[in-house]
Amino acid sequence: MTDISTRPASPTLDEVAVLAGVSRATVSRVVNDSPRVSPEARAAVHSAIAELRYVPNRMARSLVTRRTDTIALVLNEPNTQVFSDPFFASIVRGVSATLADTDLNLVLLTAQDEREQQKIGRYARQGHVDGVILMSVHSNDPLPDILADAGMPLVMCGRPFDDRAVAYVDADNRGGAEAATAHLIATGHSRIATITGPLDMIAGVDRLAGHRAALTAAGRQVHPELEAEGDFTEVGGARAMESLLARDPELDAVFVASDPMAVGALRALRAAGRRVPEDVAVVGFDDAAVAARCDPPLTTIAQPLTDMTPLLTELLLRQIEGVGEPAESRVCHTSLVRRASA
Amino acid sequence: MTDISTRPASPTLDEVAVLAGVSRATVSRVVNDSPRVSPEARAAVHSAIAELRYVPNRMARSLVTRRTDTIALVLNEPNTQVFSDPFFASIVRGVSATLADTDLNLVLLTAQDEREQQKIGRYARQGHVDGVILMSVHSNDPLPDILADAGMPLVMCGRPFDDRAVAYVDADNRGGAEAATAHLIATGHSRIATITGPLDMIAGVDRLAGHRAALTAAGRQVHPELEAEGDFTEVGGARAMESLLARDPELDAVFVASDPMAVGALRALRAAGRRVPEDVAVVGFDDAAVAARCDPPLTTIAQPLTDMTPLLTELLLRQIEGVGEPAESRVCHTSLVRRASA
DNA sequence: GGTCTGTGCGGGAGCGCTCTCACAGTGGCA
DNA sequence: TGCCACTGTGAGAGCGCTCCCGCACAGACC
Repeated sequence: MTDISTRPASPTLDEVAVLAGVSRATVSRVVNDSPRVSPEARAAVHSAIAELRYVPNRMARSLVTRRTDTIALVLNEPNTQVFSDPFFASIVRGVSATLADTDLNLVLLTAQDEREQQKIGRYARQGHVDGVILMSVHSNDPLPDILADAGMPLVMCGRPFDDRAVAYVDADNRGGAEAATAHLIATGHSRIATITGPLDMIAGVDRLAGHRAALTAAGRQVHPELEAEGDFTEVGGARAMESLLARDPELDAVFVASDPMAVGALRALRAAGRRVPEDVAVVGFDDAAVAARCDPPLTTIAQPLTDMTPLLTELLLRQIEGVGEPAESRVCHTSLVRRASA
Repeated sequence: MTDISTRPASPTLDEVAVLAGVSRATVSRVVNDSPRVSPEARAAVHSAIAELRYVPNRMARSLVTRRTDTIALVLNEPNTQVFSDPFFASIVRGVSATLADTDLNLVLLTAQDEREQQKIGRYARQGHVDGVILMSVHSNDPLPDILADAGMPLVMCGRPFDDRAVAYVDADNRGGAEAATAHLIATGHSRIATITGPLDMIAGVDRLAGHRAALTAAGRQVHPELEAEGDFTEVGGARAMESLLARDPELDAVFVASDPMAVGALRALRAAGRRVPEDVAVVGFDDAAVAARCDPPLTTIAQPLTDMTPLLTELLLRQIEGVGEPAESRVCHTSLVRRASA
């Protein structure tokens, strides 16, 4: 079979070496910035590279170095709505910016279902990436196990469900939620509801726990009918708010476990004729950009994303470099941002 | 230097071959589903693979096959807001679903600025991917040229600015916009404004052209003061609407070049005390999920995303397989979806 | 019995790179 | 002058895989 390919065969190290009149080893040294090369040889190699438009073949290099200089950020999310959550965009942007100055590449991988998670697991195990940052993990996801079993460097954004020894970076969800509800209590509200995140996600669970802890600490009762589960989307938040209102029309405050859901809740409250904050006070969680510009501006819990994203990459790189060191984790402080809604 | 790595060395083809009592070649045949293997040998290899938990090293394979079985979807977008546009989520989800049944992997690459585009260009040229789908191209982006020059199989989502020979899939933006404004004319509106997309993007340019064409076809004048440039975001849409209202308080209709912007425009109109559609009729573009649930439900132009995403991958795969064939392109029809806003 | 086709399998080269090692050349120092 | 470091360089092995080629053997056919 003759090769009728019209795609230009890319030049190899050898061709560069021949053109520059040096050995392959020297070209390799120049490409990898080794100091032990004479200025003349370096110049000759550089001009040969330019002339041939040489680009190193990463597959060949990776085969010997066992490194791809690529890390994966996995968005593990069946719900398309959530995919456009500003929280994700911020993390992606932050990690990407952190890596911009390095020669590391970032690839995003998305999984809608378990099958796609398996596929991503295979992709990682086949050696395409040096490490993985895992976002939006649900309780039954197989991916953390697949990756951990394969010995793949891994950092989770959000702590794992069980107390496994995996590195993670998380916001203090429990503390933040506690502060939110404590604020609602301190400002004199008596019937405080909550719209939780999905309870198969640790952020959902922890924020609910914080809310309950604040109630308990203040000597209040925890009322199950004042808790509605949302899904971190605006639509889900609106739906949960309607359901809470139906169950207890007298409620006078609500802690909503994410800003997109809070926007939905605000909409539902307006539709139900409630004024915010006069009739019902609302506190969100995230301090997303939307929080400042919704009506009324949303009191919310700020997640320290500017701390979290560099940490995420730092912990991962440390694992990739210092193989065998124990995985480290970090929890970042949250803070209450007071605006008009509560 | 002794290797103190604790990461388990992954087993190789050779080890599988030894354990199964066959040659490397036979293991390779089994792994690649070649029919010329006896059932006994196949079974032996399979059990050896299972026992060793063997995963083929893709770098080694790619080195010889010149294939990575990975394609990249590049989101080329400086504006983080736009990153959470539902349109992107739909494309990503669609392409991902199309590839789910194949053994092709999909990676998402994002570029916020030109430097990151260069980095992506390098990533692609180094041989990490077999082909690229490029989204959200702005007029000065260097990436299309970098990729095309490197002979990388490429399909653009949205036609290119110049009439270069690059494959693309696009919606009929001009026709859709024309239909939108024609609808506004037909329903008796006289002062029809438009909020355009970014005019450094072809979708922005084409939709504006369609709007103007509809006005001209109806014998109307094109008024520059009734055109405001948005950025495809909700915030940008609201801002553009305010500016239009300030310039011409009497306007009675507006064609908004994307649904997120239309949501912003709706908000601005409400804030300005205008009723929709009684005072001002609004038509959007996209038929995003949000269009059906905003208040009032949005009349909009549907993009045939379910046609477009399979086409995107199909055209790319055809380029990857049939090297040297001329690049093919497609334009998909749009349709008016009538709801309450116009 | 001899030749031929077909099937299953293994040997071995080679994909493009890195990296160890050896070697020639230079200069410093006793 | 002799010895030792040190520096720049090249030869060559080898990373894990695929794939071409050739061999052994089985069965079909003259």
